[in-house]
Amino acid sequence: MDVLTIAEAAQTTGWSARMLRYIEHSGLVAPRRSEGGYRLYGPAQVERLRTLRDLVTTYDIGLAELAFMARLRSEPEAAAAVGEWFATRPARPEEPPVTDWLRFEQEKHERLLTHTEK
Amino acid sequence: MDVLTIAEAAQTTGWSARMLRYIEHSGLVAPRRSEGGYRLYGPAQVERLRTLRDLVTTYDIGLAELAFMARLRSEPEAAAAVGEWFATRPARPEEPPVTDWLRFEQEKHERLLTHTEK
DNA sequence: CAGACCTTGGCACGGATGTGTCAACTTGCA
DNA sequence: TGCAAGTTGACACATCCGTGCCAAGGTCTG
Repeated sequence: MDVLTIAEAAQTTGWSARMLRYIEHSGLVAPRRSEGGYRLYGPAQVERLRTLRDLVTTYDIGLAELAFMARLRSEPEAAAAVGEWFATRPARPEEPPVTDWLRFEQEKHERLLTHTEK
Repeated sequence: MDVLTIAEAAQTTGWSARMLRYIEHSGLVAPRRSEGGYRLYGPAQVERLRTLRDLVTTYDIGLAELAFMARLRSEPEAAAAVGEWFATRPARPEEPPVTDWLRFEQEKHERLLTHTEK
């Protein structure tokens, strides 16, 4: 029974069934379907829905923004263009040399890596 | 005379003055100000506005989405969380190998982030 | 100093987001 | 076979996004 129906998935993830459908609609988490068309959420999707909830609530990020990120992931060209735009800083003379574009959490990783082992 | 007033900047960038204010409001391109409070757009800002226009029109990206990207750039923690979410794949077997798009995250590192503390 | 231009603030408006709810119908299971 | 539970589709609504436009009042410059 690790295949949940929409109501069950809603229950354990904190979303409403309505939102689960909406989330699927926006392409963020899509469940499998039964023969008859019922949505079947597996453990992976459930986990994904939970983390999505955390992400959205703790950082106050909209589903639309995440959908946009997803889009960038599937459109490298657009992603590159965006990255370029941000990398090209306002041309302030004495600014540090454009730290290789969108690697946001880099510093964090470096810090982590200095004392963590995989 | 490479310091333009808002109407002039609007003229050469293709935006309307109204939108220039809006763009500033959303934190994407902010001009200097004169003593009296007039917006003064330098060549850098103008260029930025032009490329912004290209970006927005050719890829049909909203200013809000770009503002979101900007936010991620200034909030590494949120960026890391988002990156992690996307890096953690839906565990669907038949998905294409996520073309290492923007190197938002590296699969090797995400595991670390999952359970490490600052 | 006058008139052109700018500033902020607000009203308006169509379209998108995020959510709920109801209706009409189809599936799944005891 | 019946009824609980799922499905899609649509209506509703508050709030944002992207824009335009207008008003009341400062700023700039010939």
